Amino acid sequence: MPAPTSSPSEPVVRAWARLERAHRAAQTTVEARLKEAGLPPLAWYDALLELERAGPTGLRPFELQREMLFAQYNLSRLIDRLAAAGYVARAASAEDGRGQVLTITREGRAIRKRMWPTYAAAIEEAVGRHLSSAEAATLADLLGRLYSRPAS
Amino acid sequence: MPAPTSSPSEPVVRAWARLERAHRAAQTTVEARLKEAGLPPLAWYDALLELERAGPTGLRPFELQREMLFAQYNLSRLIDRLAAAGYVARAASAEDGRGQVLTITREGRAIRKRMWPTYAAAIEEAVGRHLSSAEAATLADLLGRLYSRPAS
DNA sequence: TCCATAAAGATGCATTTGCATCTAAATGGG
DNA sequence: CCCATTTAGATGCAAATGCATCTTTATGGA
Repeated sequence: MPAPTSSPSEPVVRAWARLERAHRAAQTTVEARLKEAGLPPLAWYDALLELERAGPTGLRPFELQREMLFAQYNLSRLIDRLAAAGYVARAASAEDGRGQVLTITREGRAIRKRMWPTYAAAIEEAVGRHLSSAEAATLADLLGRLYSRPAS
Repeated sequence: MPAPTSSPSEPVVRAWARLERAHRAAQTTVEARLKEAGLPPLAWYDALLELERAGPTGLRPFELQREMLFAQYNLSRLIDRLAAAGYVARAASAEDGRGQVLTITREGRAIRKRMWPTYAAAIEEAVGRHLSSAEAATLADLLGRLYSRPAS
């Protein structure tokens, strides 16, 4: 009988270790390029993009939270900052007296658009440069598996 | 002639977006499991593992920094905490008057070992469960490309 | 040898994150 | 209808991170 194999296989442990390192490296590059260009941080872009995609209906904070996998209290404060900057508008929800609806403002759309060239170049530098398109597609596929529900 | 294609290909952008999400999801799981078990955070494990691998020679802070891809000031303070907890010993470097040599203590080895079962289970939950060994190996390979020097 | 420059670490201060908890509104039995 | 429970979101306080800068020692010419 086989020895009680340690739960994660060796390739799994390696994948996790490299996920940490690769993410840190890429994130550092992207944040640095944005800052060099005098632009807001990455999280702002991500939030604004989700809100822009959501269209005029907007999103509830808890929906945005799920999209971004952000902690509730962190999202709450991220929205504070975005609203203070005038990039996001908060309105009371019509159907839920506890809640709000977030929409992106014209300025929000503008800044997101203005961030893109720098952000795009940083993505290319941090990721694209190292992989073919096919490899990137494979990587995206495998990473997507990590946060969608397990086959269960 | 082709339109001036935006620098990162669509699969590259997707890969980056998923790298963010997948990492956040996995990291959240791992940190939560460690905390539930009353164990130190992930970064402590990583640092202790590197120091343990380095053996009795130890590591210079800047070497550890490169291994972990940690910012200098963050590493400096991580070491403070590890030293305060008695898990790492700092000694003046013999060859470099500016520097130190870090070694893991007996207690450091013990806590790292004690963290492993919980950490391993969390890795399995966050990563292993979603992928076959072959897929994990492919993922590890692709991620590794992101932080080793580009083909140049 | 001297000096300008670079490298190793540390640190004060501002911002962000994490944690626990709180308020207010919704929901679902009984 | 009432009350216990859940859900949406905010917030005070502690810890960690980011930034700029500082000190000290090494290094490499002229």
